Formats: sequence, structure tokens, C-alpha cells
Amino acid sequence: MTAQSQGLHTYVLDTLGLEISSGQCPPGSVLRTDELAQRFDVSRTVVREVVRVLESMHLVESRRRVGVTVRPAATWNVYDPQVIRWRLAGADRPRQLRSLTVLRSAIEPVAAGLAARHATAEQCARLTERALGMVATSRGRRLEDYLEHDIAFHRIVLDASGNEMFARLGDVVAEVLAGRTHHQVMFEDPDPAAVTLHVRLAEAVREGDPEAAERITKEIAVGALHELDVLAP
Amino acid sequence: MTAQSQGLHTYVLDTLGLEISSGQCPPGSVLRTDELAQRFDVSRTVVREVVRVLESMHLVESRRRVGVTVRPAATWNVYDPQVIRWRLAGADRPRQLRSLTVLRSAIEPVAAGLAARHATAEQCARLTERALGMVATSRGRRLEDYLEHDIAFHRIVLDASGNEMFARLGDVVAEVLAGRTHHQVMFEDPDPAAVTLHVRLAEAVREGDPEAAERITKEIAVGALHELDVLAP
DNA sequence: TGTGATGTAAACGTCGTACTTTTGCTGTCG
DNA sequence: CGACAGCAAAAGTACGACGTTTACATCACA
Repeated sequence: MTAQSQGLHTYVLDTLGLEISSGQCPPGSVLRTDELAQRFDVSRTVVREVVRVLESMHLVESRRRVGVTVRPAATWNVYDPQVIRWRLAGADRPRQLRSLTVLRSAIEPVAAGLAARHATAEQCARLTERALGMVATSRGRRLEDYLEHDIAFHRIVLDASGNEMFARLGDVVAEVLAGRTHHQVMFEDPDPAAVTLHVRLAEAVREGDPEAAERITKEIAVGALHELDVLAP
Repeated sequence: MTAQSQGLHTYVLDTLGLEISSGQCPPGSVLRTDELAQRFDVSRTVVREVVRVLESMHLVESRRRVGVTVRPAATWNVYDPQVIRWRLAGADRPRQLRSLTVLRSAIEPVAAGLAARHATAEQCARLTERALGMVATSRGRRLEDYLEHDIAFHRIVLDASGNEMFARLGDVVAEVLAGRTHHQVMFEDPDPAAVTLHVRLAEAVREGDPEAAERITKEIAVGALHELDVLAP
């Protein structure tokens, strides 16, 4: 109905994943493959594949004679970008945004420090470029353009850290930034202080100053958390 | 053949996942469902379900007329505990251990700081208990017992942070600690300094001192990284 | 009445086959 | 040499059958 460009499987998976992660199917509730097949008007084959994927994300558990039971949220693979997307689209976006922002506040400063040590000249150039892009789009309600630069900026930092686990968090950060921009009251232009901090971070990385990079990134994170406190209940 | 207690699906998934994540099937190589079905002597249904799961982990991509192609490692869901287990069991365990330890060094100090603020009395009690357990098992080649306390200790800290993303990293930490103990030259008893630091961390959390908790956890992380530098090339 | 063994049916697990759909490739024609 | 048409390979989907586990109810026996 919404985004079925890639086959039945994708549609059923997305629908079910969203329903489960939004709490619409509370933990403990059971789904039966036959019923699901009927409901989506697809074969049991497709349903089974979907269930297997949901199972690999620990969203559900399939047991004989019982059915497919929804697992408690504490067991979900909350680092799976798919799950993150579902949860950000669902009911408890605020809580989710806060959790993820705290995660960012832990990781990005360290990543920035490492980036200051390991960033290549090319990465430094792209970083500065993006920082300037943020400055250029920080006024005049150009939130979408600003967002693009912001995402790219943080992605470069995470990549430049040289740590694979950090690098792969780029998608998460992108989701957070996008979610923050789109689903929150953001009629205002970005905080000028944050923009300045990004410029200074690019400088610190370029100059190979890990301590400064880490400190500045912490300030950015604190600002983001504060913003969340103010705008979200 | 090895661990098929939970059905064909599990066995095929584990085997394929391990082969892919260990680089045995290099990125770009193609697998065909029919061939896999033949190779494992299972039906195409089972293979398809496995492929779907691997696809959800971004390990492979399935395209019509072309087959199931292995994706480059840069796209893998490296936060998926299953993937982590496969990679730790595979060829590049050293690199993986280092990545994960750096990740820990970023997250655990922040988590410990939060734990010092939010830990319940019961959590503090269990934490102290585990710290004492570590002391008790730190001498006399009782590595397995020590490991159990160590894992439980860090899990409690992550849980007590009150942040879901941190809490769900307990499995990762457990894998790292277990991998470090089992697959490295660890005929020696644990570093006494590390044991002391854990005791002091439990104290800091109990006394509600976030700064101390964060600082001590950083020291633990630095020690772990140093140990890795010394023991792994 | 309580407890344990037993049977049954419900749901998933697996299989085989047939058909559909997409799509890379190839070969021909202009 | 390039564009278009057709072919075939491989995944996608569907359906029906049977196997396997196991929760639950029933019944026998103490």
C-alpha cells in the first residue's frame, strides 16, 4: 500500500515490524501464520520468510503449537537500522530520540578525537566544506539543506575515526537528525552556537587536535540533549 | 552437523553466516539458492528463509536473474549480536576485538556515570556482590569463574544506566569479554589493578558519584585497550 | 480428590512442484 | 556500431501435503 516497490515480502515485513515496534501488538500477543497469510492475502511462504526476519531481530519468537509470539521490547535488536526506523516512526519517538541522542553523546566525542588523529586530507577538506555548508544554510528557513550538510558532516567524522563500529553508526545518526528536524517543532533556524561549534570541530580535526575535537563534540552533544529537554516533554 | 538442535534453518544460517563473515565468500561472489539447497540437502524453502535473514543483516543481496550476491563488509549490520558472534569466531577476531573494545571505551564510561545517578539499591548491591566475586576469583587460575562475574558486573552497569541502547550492549560486552578470555593467551590471572578498579567503580556507583564512576571506567577501558595492544599484534 | 500417564489436535517446520516475474544476455537487423 | 527484440536463467510466489513438536484436556489409578 505504501512502499511495495520491492515485492510482497517488503510490504508485509514493514507493516508487521511497524505494528510490533509501535506496541500495537503488545509483548506476549500471538500471531498465527495462517491468519497473517489471510490478512495480507499472501501465501504462507511469504509470511514465514517475514516471520524469520522478525525473529532474527528478536521482535518475535516462533514456537510450535503456540504461534508467533511478540517478545518484550527488552530483547529487541535496537541497533538494527530497520528497527530504529520503525520505532522512530511509531508512538514512542520521543523516548527513542532521547536514547539515541544519549548514545550519540557517548560515541561521537570519542569518534571525533580519533578522527582528529586519523582523518585524511581529503576527509578534512570534505568536513570543512560541510561545515561551511551548514553556515551558509543556517539562516532563512533552509532546514532541509542544513540537515543534509549536518548529516554528511557527522558521517564524515564517524568514518574518519577509523573504527568500523563508529562508522556504521552513521545511519543511526542520520535517522536521529532527520527525525529531529522533521518531527519536532523546528520552525526556527538552527542554533547559531551549534553551527559555530561544527566549524570549530572541523578546524580541530584539520589541525589534528584530539582533545579539542572531543571537547567541542561534547559541547555539541550537550546542546542537542538540552534542546531535546526543552522541546520534548 | 554441529549445532542443529533448533532445526535445519539454524544450521544453514549459522554455516552460511560464518562463511560469509569470515571472508570465505568474498564480497561480490554469488550463491544460487538451488545450489545451496543441494549443498545442504534441504529444500529451497529453507534456503530462501535463510537468505532473507542474511539479507536483513545486509550480508547479502538477492537479485533476480543474478543470484544471491555477498555484499561488501562496509554494509553489514555489525551491531547484530549474531554477526558479532560470527566475526569473533572467524578469521579477523583481533580486528573485531579491537573495534569492539574501542566502542566499549566510548560507551561504558558514560553508562557508568549514568548508573551512578540512577542505580537502584538492589542494583548497587548486586554490583558490589559481583565486584567481590571478581576479587575472590582473581587468583588461582579461576578464569571461568572470574569471567562470569566480570560479565555480570558490566551488564549491571549498562542496565543501571537507564538507557536502553546502553543496556542492549550487554550482549556485545559479554561476547568481547568471553572472546578475550577464551581465545587469547590468558594463562595468567587477571590484572590486579583491573580488579581493584572494578571494586572502586562499584563504590562510586553506590555512593552516587558520577564523575568518579566515569573516570574509573575510563581507566578500566584504557587498561583493556593496553592489554589488547600488548597481546594482539 | 489429586496426580500422573496418555492421547489428541493445533500450530509451526519441511518438502516438492508448478507457475510467474524480472532481467541480464545475446544475436539479429538496420 | 548501435538499438531493439527475444530468450533463458534465476529468484519470487503460490499451493498442497506431510512431519514434528507440544500445550492441553482427558482419563485411569491410587
